[in-house]
Amino acid sequence: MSIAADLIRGHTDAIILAHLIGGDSYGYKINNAIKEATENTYELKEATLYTAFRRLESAGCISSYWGDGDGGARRRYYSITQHGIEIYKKMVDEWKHANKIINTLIDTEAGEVSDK
Amino acid sequence: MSIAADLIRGHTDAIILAHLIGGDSYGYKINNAIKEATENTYELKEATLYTAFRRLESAGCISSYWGDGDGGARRRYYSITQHGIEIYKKMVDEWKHANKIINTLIDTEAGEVSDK
DNA sequence: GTGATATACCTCGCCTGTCAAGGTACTAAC
DNA sequence: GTTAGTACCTTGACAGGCGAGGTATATCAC
Repeated sequence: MSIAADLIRGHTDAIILAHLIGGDSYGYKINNAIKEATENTYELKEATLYTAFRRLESAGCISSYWGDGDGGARRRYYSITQHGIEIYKKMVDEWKHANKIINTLIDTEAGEVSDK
Repeated sequence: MSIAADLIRGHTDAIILAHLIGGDSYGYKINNAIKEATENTYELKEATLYTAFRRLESAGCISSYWGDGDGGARRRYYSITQHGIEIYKKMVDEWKHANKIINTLIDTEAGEVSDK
């Protein structure tokens, strides 16, 4: 089943940056990589993806250049910038923190229910 | 530091339901409990909280009744319904799934960076 | 040649959750 | 009588996600 959009909301940027740290890539490919990595349980919608590229580029986290698609449409490649790498690291830290908080507020309390 | 809102976004309902499983409670108290549980690193904003109550009530996940606050303003108490409990369980499962996906897409890939 | 399919990009406009800002009302203490 | 704490609520704006729609190129089948 697909994952509720709001659960991933706010992580889109980090997911994209994570991919770009592994090397330059382009939208279509990143999207497919995500689908594969999650065994088709999650995919970024195109509109979401391209919106995120705009956002990240105007924030100076990534830069882009046109490449030619071999045997297909032209591709716009994206590179992560130094600034993007720093932002990415912060995002990972924030995610770890948020993760802990949510687990505290959801799982732990669910566990405490049993004695009630 | 406070946690970016969007990272928690979509979990508000689950957090509230988790609290109510432990027994009836009211907005102000739930909010304080969250602050304490997270050692002041996270708090639901009032507007967010009350919006969530409306949402959950109209979805049949909770029901409410007025109680009198001893030594303060009147309180509106909330109870989780049977339906709410089921929804809550689903939310926890979804959270576990989302958690795994995000870790796959963020952390794992970050680990792969080192050889690049 | 034309139609289908795959690759690849993009934009518009709506929806939904968050939240700053503002408000109400009661009680206790000074 | 005014300050502080408890407790609730609404409005309006904002931002991210995404459905729906569109563009362009290349390949293969008919």
